[in-house]
Amino acid sequence: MDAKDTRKARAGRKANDVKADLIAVVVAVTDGHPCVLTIGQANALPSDPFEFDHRSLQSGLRAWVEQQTGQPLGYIEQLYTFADRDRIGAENPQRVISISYLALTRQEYARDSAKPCWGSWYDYFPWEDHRSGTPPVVLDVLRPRLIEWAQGAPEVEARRERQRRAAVAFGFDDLGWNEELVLQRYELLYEAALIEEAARGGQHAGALAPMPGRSMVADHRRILATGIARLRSKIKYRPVVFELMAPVFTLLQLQRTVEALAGRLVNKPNFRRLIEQQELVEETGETTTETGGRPAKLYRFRHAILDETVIAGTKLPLARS
Amino acid sequence: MDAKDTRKARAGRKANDVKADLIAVVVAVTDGHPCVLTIGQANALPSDPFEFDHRSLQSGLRAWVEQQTGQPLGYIEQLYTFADRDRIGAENPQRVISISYLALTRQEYARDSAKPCWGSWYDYFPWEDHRSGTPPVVLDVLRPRLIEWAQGAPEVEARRERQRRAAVAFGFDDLGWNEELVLQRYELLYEAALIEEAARGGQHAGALAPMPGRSMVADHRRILATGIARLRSKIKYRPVVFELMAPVFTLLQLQRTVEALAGRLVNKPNFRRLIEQQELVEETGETTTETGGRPAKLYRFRHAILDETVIAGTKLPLARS
DNA sequence: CCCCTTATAACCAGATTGACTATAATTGGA
DNA sequence: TCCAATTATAGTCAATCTGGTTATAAGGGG
Repeated sequence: MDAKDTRKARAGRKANDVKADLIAVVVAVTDGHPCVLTIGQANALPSDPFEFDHRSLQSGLRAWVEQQTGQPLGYIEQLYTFADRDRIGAENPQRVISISYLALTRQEYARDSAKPCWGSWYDYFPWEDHRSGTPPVVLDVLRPRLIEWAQGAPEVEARRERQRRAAVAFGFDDLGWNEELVLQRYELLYEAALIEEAARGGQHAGALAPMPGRSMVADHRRILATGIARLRSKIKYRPVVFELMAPVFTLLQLQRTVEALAGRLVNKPNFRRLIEQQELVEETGETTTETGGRPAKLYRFRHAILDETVIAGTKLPLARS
Repeated sequence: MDAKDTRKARAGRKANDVKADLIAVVVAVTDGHPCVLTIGQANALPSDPFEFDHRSLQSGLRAWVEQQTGQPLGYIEQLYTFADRDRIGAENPQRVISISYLALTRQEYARDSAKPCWGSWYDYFPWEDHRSGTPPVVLDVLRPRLIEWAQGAPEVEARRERQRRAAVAFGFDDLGWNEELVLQRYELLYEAALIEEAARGGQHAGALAPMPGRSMVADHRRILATGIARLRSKIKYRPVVFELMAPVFTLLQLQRTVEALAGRLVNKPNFRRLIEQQELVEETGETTTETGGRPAKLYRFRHAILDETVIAGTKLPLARS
């Protein structure tokens, strides 16, 4: 396991070479719709083979997505690196590593209008939008099928286990909805074969009941789920929402964007208090009447805040001060 | 950018094949010392070329580290995938992708005692241990050198900017120490050429003053910094500390482990309250007198908690209930 | 038997949070 | 013009959480 040893060993076996792909989850929010950039028939995330001349992963992705969308990317973050391609047909003899990224931008139509398009991510995950209460698909479709799946386990213990997992993931039995469990929910549905992608292996090749949500190529929907989960978590402790906003905005517009991402409604007065006390925004002095009733103050993001207090803080009960 | 297109295109250019390495940050805590598993002259993290027959990255790493350390790994999490190897001499014509992982275990001597060894991570980052107050190296060595570095900027604006960055990262000017900024501090020191790794490029090849902290091969120290930062953040919202504890432990032992990781002291009564109200532990009924004074109750981790309330919760001010 | 050390319990004030109520300023229509 | 509807913004209040301190219990060693 010495560095020299491994280097020497590698030279002999070309078989261990791999392909590397970059896959991007590019997100924008337009009037209440959290949108994701897709290609093809809106069933694939944009991806690009990793080129040798990329100076780094991050910069390579940035340049490429900016060229694709004609829009500067505000924020990029690495999501996850996938290599277990068990779920895809193993027709490809060479191993592929997918390095996935989350990128935030504002929606703009791409130059090459032929290919890329924006679509609400709730088209792919209709069970994730709880802004108007629990969506019907959860109670009418998923719940009965998940109960059925749980009953299908051979042993009593396994049945209980499945039921508990479903209840936690979807908030059954008054456990409450947790909007961050996007990936857990997707994987649970996959395991229960309630997701179209799960049927591709050929095991469940028969004619099945229609499955909820628009499917995607390969494991792209899983990657999208990872991105949504990450973003829903991140907006709570980092001011990344502003990357999705226009330069000036009203507090309600900001709130609507957060709600679109979280898939839940938030309490208006408390949301305002939260934003103001964190000093994340400053008034522009202008107001807008385009919102309907009383004119709303316009705000802009205080970019200085990024330098000042880099991180929210602690949850450890530190000693002395 | 269609899936078929890229597949077709790839077939023609073998040049874009890459090597993939797995690199592991394996952590254990032994009586107050946060230890990391190293190889060589304790200057490299264990790494392994990614094999074709690994079923997945995670399982491959788990099997390999368990074989290396003779110890079951409790927890594994992907850290980051690095591909920008600018910092290393570009002698290698082929691109290498490093997929790094964080793994938690309890310390045990490896079977093959020749190679792997455990060392305190504060040997590599002496400025990160604030349990006995701000360490001397920060005030006596780093601060003057960082000020010097800041003054070395050509323009006034750049000087201010450097000073501010140093102050935020190290808590100068009463900004307060933030233990999570491990990576930012390392990269700042690297940029200021106060890190041995930064001098390897040959730019600063002259005889230099000794630099703080034990250095590592390639960018391994940067990866270790990433792992420490991730762990320091994670212990605050996920019960991962218990992966580092013996099956039964006293609350003070648990506290000392957290303190070792965070590099800071915590308030004892408040720490106890935090642990108890989260119902993370249960009493075994036993006590131990090995701790010195009054016998301490022994506790064990409630594994059931992992199923029950998967995630701490929200910071969004949600509406209604 | 006293002192020292560690463990455990109880307490209190200030800050934060969740939920609700009241008032202000527009637009659009009667 | 004036009223109703709509949206914005300010304020209140109790419950909870947090940081910190103090007091008491239970062992070991001189």
